Amino acid sequence: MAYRETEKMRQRKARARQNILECTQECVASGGFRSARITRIAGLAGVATGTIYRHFESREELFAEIFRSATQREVDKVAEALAEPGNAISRLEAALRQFAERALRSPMMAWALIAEPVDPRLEEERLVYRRAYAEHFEHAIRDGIAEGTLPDQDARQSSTCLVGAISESLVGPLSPTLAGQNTLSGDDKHRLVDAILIFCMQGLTGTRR
Amino acid sequence: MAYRETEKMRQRKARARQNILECTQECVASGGFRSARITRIAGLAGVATGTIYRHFESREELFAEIFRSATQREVDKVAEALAEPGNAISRLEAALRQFAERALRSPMMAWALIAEPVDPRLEEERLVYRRAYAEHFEHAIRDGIAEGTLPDQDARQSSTCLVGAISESLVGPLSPTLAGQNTLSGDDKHRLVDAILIFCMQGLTGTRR
DNA sequence: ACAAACAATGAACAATGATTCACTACTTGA
DNA sequence: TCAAGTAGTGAATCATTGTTCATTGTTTGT
Repeated sequence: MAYRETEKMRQRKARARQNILECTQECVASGGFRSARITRIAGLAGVATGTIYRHFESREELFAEIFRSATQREVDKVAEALAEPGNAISRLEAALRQFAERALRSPMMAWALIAEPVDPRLEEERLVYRRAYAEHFEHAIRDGIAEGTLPDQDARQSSTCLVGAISESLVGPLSPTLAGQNTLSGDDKHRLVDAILIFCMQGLTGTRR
Repeated sequence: MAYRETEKMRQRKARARQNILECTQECVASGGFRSARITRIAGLAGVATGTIYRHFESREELFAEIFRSATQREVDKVAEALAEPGNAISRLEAALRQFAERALRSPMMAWALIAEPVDPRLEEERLVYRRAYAEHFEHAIRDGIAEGTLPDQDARQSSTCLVGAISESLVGPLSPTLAGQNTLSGDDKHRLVDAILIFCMQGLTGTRR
C-alpha cells in the first residue's frame, strides 16, 4: 500500500471546497444563479471545471448548498431578532426590519434568494425556507396572542401573509433592472422599510402604531 | 399574378393561430410553461412544429401571449369586482376573494401565472401584471381613504402588500406537489380564503371585521 | 389547366453549457 | 526512489430543445 488520505490532504480538500463555495457565492451575489456558469466559477476559483465536480455532485447541488447556507444565515438573523427580550410586537417589528434591511443591503443576493427564477430543485428549497421564516413568525405571533399583545388570529396564516407582504414589497426594488439600479437612496430604503412595517404591524395588531 | 390573400384564407389562418393558442393554454394549464414543449403543443394542435413558427415569432413570444391573455383575464375580474357598487372595503374584499377563489379553481394555471419559475422575458411580464393588480387595489384604497372608510395610509405600499400576502398564501396550496395534490377540499379552500381576507382587511382597516 | 404565391411540413440543424474521462501531476508510506 | 492511489485538468462529449428551411401541398386569378 502507499497513499492513504492524511489530515493535511483532508484539510487541503476542505479548503478547496470552501474556496469554490465562496467563489460561487460571489458569483451569485454579483449576477444571480443563472449567470453563475461553471466556467466562470472555476475561473474565479482558479481551478478547472472538472475540479468542481470532484467536490460537488452537480451544479444544481452546488447551488443548493449556496442557497441553503445563504438563506439559513438570514433565517438565523430573523430568529435572533425574535429571541431578543421584549413583547411579541416589538420583536416581530425588529425581525421584519432586520429582514428587509439586510435584503436591501445585498440586493442582488437577496433577489437571487427571494425572487430569481430558478430550477425546480432550488425552487423547492425556497419553499422550505419560506416556511422556515413563516414558522418563526408564527411562533412569535402565538407568543403575542398568549401574552395579550396581539388579538387572537390564525397565526399560521398571518405569518404566511407577513412573508408574502414583505417579499413582494422588496421584489420591485430588488429586481435587477436593465441598466443602473440602486435607484434607492438610503433614505428611500428607510422609508420603504417603514411603510412595509406599518402595513404588516397593522395586519397583526389591528392598530396603527 | 395569381395568388392573393383572400378573406377565407385570412380567417383560416386566424383560426389556426387561435387553435394553437388554445392548445398552448391547455398545455400550460395542465403542466405549467416548462412542460409545454413545442412538440407537445404542435401534437395537440394537430400541426407540425414548423407551423407554430408561421404564427408566432418564437416559443417565448407564444408564451408571452398566453401569459398576457390569461393574466389580463384575471386582472379584469379583479377590476370588475372593484367596480361594483359599495364602499371601498366591501369592494376590496370582494376583489381579493375573487382573485383567490379563481386561482384555487384552476390551480395549475394559477401556479404557472403566479409562481412557476419562468424565463426572464415572462418574469418581466409577471412584474408588469403584479403592478397592474396593485394599481387597481391602490385606486380602491384611495377611494376608501377619501370616503373615510379606510384610515389614511400609503396606498401604493398597502396594495403591494396585499398582492404579496395573497400570492404567498396561495403559493403553498397551488404548488404542484410530487404526487396527488388538490389536498384541499372545498371547505379547506373556503377557510383559506377567509383567513387570507382577515389579515388583508385588517392590514387595510386596522380592525377585525 | 396553369403558374404564381403562399402555407404547411418535419427532419436536420444549432446553440448552449453542464458533465465526463483519459490523462497528468501530486502525495504517501515503504 | 518507487509504486499505489488520489486530486486536478480541460478538451471533447452529450443532451436537450428551440428553430430553420428545402420540399411538398394548396389556393387563387386568368
